[in-house]
Amino acid sequence: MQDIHSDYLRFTERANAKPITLNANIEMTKKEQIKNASAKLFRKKGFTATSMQDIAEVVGVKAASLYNHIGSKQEILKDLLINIADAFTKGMSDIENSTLNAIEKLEALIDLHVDLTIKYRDSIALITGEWVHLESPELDKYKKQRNEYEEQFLSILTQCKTDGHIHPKTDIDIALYSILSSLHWLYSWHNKNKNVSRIELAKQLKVSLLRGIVV
Amino acid sequence: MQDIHSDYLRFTERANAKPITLNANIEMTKKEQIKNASAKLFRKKGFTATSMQDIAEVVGVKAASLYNHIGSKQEILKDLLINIADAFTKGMSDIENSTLNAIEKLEALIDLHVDLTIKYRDSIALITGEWVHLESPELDKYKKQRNEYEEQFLSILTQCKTDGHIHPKTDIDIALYSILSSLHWLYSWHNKNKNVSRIELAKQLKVSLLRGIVV
DNA sequence: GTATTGCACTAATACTTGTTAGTTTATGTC
DNA sequence: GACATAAACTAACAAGTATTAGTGCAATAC
Repeated sequence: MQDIHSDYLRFTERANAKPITLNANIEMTKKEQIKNASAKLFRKKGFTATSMQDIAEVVGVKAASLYNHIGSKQEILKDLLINIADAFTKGMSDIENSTLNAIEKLEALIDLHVDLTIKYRDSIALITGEWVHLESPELDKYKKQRNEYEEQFLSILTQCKTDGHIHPKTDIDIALYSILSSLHWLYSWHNKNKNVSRIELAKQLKVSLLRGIVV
Repeated sequence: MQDIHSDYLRFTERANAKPITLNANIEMTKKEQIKNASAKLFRKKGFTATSMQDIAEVVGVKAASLYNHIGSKQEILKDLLINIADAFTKGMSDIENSTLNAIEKLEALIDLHVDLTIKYRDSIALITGEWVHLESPELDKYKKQRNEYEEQFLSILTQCKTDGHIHPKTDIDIALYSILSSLHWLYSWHNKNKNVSRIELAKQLKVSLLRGIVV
């Protein structure tokens, strides 16, 4: 379990031009390589347990050389987390401003989580635990953003209830966190056994999380 | 969010007799105090980011003095994790050996998670992330125990399906991890806003996770 | 061809880490 | 009161931490 480390970013060539071309489709600057490697390591060992040497080793460079590309270890974490936090905020905003009805918005949120989980394979893992290692102004910003996201999620859930699409006896708060937990943890199991397609995964989750599995 | 640290184990008296009596009901040996403080800190900052000094400070002692009671930092983590892993294994075994039908077993599992989450407030948080810092023989033992637990959970789910209580189109694996994610993350939100009773919480979860919230 | 830049290197920094050794202090037992 | 024991303390350890400074090389720009 969780012993995933495809090392598509491990190579030894000297970085001459700024963007290295691995093949026609994959271009990565050293900074991107560092962030990628860090995400993978932070996910596997945690932020604190990951040393700059660990990161450097994966990138194929000495630890001190990393500082030619990044400001600090903390900055890497910050960049990674802000990136996905913004992706979620943007996705939520698009859904809110759409013309979908409340239930459709709920389903769109599930799609959003599935898409971002696949897109940000590694760094998305950080939102479940490693964000606590953010330092001051960013930590507060992150927490604020996260709270807003949850409130907007709750608001859509509430709308569903007032529309009569959710059973009146349902505790909306419990439902919210129950759903969010599943969605946050998606990354840890979404390709564990078999490989389900993005579409099928989202479809199944809509059933499990919304319609219920018991007949 | 998650800024929970009621410090009911912070005090300054000298430990004279082995079990310190705080009041009529709460007795704790120094070792238990250390494990309690550690669980709280590991939960808040993570295993690696928590120093022996941090723990010592909460217990009210110098870091070196901790070693009069425990063998190592790693041993603390090991003790905490084995403790809850065993509790889950025991609970699962009781349920499997019961005469309940498959759906009732599923509901009993939800009760189990709710009960253990409340009972082991802090150390239960470790099962979502900090277990990766276990070292060799225990790490393998822990992973094995966890896998077995998930397989048994899956087996009950499968029984529900063959009994015709779960819609045939439902992907059992996705349902399993979706449910397990919610249950594992319970600790992080179960008393976030309002204080719901154990009974009501379990009841609501059974609806959210099994029957579905959307009508 | 010279200047400039990008980037990796070595070496050193100032700390912090978990843990051990050795000593002192206080209590409970006979 | 003497003794054993439990458990605190101080001091020191070896190793590892993120980060900075300074150096050298190789490609690019002019």
